[in-house]
Amino acid sequence: MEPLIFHVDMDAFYASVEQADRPEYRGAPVIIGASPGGRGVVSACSYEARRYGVHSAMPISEAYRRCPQGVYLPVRMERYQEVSARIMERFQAFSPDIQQISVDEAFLDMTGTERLFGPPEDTARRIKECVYEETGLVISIGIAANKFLAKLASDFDKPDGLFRVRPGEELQFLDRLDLKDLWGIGSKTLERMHEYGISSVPQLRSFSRETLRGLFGQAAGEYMYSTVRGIDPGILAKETKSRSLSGEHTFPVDTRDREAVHNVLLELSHEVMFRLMKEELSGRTVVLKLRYDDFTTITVRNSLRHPLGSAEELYRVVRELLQQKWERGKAVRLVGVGIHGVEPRQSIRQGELFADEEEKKSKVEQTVLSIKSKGGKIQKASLLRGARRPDKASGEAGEGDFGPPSP
DNA sequence: TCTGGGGTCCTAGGACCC
DNA sequence: TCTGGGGTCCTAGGACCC
Repeated sequence: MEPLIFHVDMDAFYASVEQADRPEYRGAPVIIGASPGGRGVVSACSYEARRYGVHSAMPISEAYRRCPQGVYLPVRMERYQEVSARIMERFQAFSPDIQQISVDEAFLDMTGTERLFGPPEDTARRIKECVYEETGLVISIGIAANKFLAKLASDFDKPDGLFRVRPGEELQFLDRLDLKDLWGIGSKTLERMHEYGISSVPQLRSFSRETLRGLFGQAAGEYMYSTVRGIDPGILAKETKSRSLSGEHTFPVDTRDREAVHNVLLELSHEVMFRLMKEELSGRTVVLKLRYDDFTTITVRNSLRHPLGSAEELYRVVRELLQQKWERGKAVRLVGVGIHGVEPRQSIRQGELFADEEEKKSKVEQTVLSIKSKGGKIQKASLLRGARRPDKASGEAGEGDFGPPSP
């Protein structure tokens, strides 16, 4: 049986949810992301905002310059997840095999549904109507024989798109795309391709597998060789299990204050460890990330003999790593704490898990976690004591929209 | 223009072992 | 003096995606 895959992609998802929730924002250039006075970027924006040249990942300051009359809103991830879950539930009426790949995207394996539902295009139209009725949101659907092509197809006709790559028309379709449209080819690779004089899909296709591997590396070369021939490289096929967890913080003003860095690291250590415990995971590789004022970014890591037992332990290791890298007088822009090599807790034999001390701390923290998740407020005494967080003084973004940026 | 935060996967070199 | 090959683990950095 011919495989039949739908890729469903919500258009300008965050902005559309805000516009659906707040009718007064409909038709307005809505820009979701950091506060316009701050150092963040645009997470998402409405099509109205795109007309001003605003796009996601753009520094928020630049967005404000281009579109000062825009409606600037903070990210409400929980709300988007809620809406997303409702949409995903609706998909279940159409396919038993749904693979959600992000908050606003999913693959539906529709293989063998034609006898039940009729032509794929009609089914796609019904899915679009169904989502619109449920949420008032507009989506795009791409149809093809594999995931890679279906994803490109949904992008091809956005917004409110419906596009099918018919069997036999794969290469024709690919040849209409720009190299930058191919999933997995980013700005750096594009730059290198131009250096080699490659500027179109057919040109890229003319290179042998060996040449591509030589030019771009084994994996990337192989990937390009496949995709450009309409063969799914399989990158989206496997369900990925979580392998790392991290948290990071950008200071509103670069800091040389080691105490301030320690305080953020303490907070991040707890945050990351809580998430790890909540998902009943553990890991043994601790990574500290530092970004300096000139944007150079370094990481240092330490793989422990045992899986991490507590946030205290994590913080201790992170501090040791900072000790290794700390340079007096060098201003720090961002710090991050990560845990890699993450595995389910049950797969770790309890007996050899922790030294007694760590086990005790772990239990205390588990208790704190359970209170926290019931809505209680507990803070580490050390956090309250050493409350030297100059950056937090200006206040975190709360509910509602941001005011105008301070001059 | 002045660049978030959360991830995944790949590469390359070194250490160590058989 | 010239010097293997494979495997695994670790580290640091980089590209890319949403």
